[in-house]
Amino acid sequence: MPELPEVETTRRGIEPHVRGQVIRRVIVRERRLRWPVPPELEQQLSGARILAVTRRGKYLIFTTKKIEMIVHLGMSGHLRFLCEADGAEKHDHIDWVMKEGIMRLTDPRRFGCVLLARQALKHPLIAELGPEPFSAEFDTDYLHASCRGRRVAIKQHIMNARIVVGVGNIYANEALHRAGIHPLRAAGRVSKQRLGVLVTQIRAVLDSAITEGGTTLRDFVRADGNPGYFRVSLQAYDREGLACVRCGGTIRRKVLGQRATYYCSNCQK
DNA sequence: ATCGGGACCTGCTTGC
DNA sequence: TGCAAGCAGGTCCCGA
Repeated sequence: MPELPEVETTRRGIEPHVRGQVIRRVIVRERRLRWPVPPELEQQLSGARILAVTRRGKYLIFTTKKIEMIVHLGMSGHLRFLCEADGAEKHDHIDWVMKEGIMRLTDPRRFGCVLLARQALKHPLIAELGPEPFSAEFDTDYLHASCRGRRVAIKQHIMNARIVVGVGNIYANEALHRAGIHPLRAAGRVSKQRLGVLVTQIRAVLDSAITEGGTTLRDFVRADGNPGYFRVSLQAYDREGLACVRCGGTIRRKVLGQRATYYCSNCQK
């Protein structure tokens, strides 16, 4: 499932199909997502025109005149736009039926969510998020200040959405590897200069992943339903026991905060 | 205030 | 071959 590049790839795939379109009706087959799908979803969105599809962190926001819809894809969710109706399969939970086709949410694990809000950016899940990684606000000074005195591992720090949004497990591993920073190092014990490198590498790895259409792991499917063929070259993630491409050392795997953590014990300090 | 761990789910891979 | 355990891209919430 989606990290930020996959969510952005989804947004870009969906948006040209749905922007300006009127939702004729909404079909909810399964309301038990991470939070229950609001009972008023169908009524609130039927007849509404989608004015914009934007993204904040890993949340997609669909704006209509009266209300906004928030969609998070969780671990296993994806959104597709189908030009023709076909039979819904087991985990196809929601359809938004429009004149030119159907937008469909599929999510086997049901960790995703679909919510409504007057103003999505003021919704409690979104209002407290940290800056976007590509924003001017997320710079060396900001990251340095946020790390000050913190004993939490730097990897967990950059995966904390209150610090910066959009850095999931894969890209946290990759950015730290590229920056030569050990993932278990205390956030407060990384020099400002190296945090500057980390800012650069977080942006670089996310940017190249977006350019390449999202990382394809097991089941990422782009908005057009095709698998993302453009697997970004991962240098640390899922490479336990293999040689480090930077120094020839061996990539190790450890569990940190219940997440698989890959690093080179030789060149990541 | 910060943290670690559990919780929410299904499906695929691995190992006995 | 069959079955159970282990693992997966997220993140909220609770208790220490």
